[in-house]
Amino acid sequence: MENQNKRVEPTKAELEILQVIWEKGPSTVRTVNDELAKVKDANYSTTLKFMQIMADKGILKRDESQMKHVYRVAEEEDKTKDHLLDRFIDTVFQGSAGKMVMQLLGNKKATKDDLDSIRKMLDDMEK
Amino acid sequence: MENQNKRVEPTKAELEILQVIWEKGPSTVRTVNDELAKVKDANYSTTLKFMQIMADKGILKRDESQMKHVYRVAEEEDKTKDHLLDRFIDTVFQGSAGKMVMQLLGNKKATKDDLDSIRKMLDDMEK
DNA sequence: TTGTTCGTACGAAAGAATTACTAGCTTTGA
DNA sequence: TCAAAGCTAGTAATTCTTTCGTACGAACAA
Repeated sequence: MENQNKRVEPTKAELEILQVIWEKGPSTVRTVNDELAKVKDANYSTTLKFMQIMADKGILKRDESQMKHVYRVAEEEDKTKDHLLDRFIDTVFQGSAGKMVMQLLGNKKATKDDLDSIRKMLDDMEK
Repeated sequence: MENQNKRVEPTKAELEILQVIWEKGPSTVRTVNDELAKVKDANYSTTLKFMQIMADKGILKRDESQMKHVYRVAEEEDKTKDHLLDRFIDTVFQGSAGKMVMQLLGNKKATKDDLDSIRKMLDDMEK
């Protein structure tokens, strides 16, 4: 049953699944579960349940034409990440992206490569 | 009763409270609740409960010498934010701070001021 | 064809997080 | 001094999240 009248907000566990689908593209439960199993203790039934819930929430859409249902994201990866980033910046950095980056740069969290690409990105934007 | 043997990981509601204490410094429940009330529907009893839980978790410490207990953070603001940032980057951007900033810059989320201060920060770091 | 494997659906329960009521003690002001 | 107001603690209901067992149909191989 569709239940698309509430917030999107994927939970922690749902995010793990999204990660896989973002990387692999539309996938079956089996694929996602195998992938998760590489990283943590994953139970097929649990993964299935989550994906069903996510489909119900509208986070995922699924193709049921085959026996092995194929799930894909309902919203573009970038858009979802924007949302998440937004929320995060709101909750932790009072809505200031600048503050967040400060924090990031201020504490050796970013690698040299990160810094370089950030600078390049900034340069590109100036044009 | 202290219960400092688990994860820290403040929840969403706890984070709202942390925000207030970060900004105002050590505070009573009353202060925090009043502050929250400016932004959302806040119930004193609920706020109290959360702060008690946070003290129990070890996220906050409290001075009980007065009737109006004063709560303060148990860990430096920066350190906590580093943690949160870390987790967030892990969950959403596969651990790459660079990717996150890309996303940020790529989507008009950052203001002109943000960009300027980021660049300045980068410049400072080069030295 | 028939048993094994693989897939979905359903259901339930354990765990967290959120919310709020109430009791009972302390402070304060009339 | 006594009632009103403020504060903490304890309890509990509720909702959200996570986890997994079981049933049952479909595919497949011997």
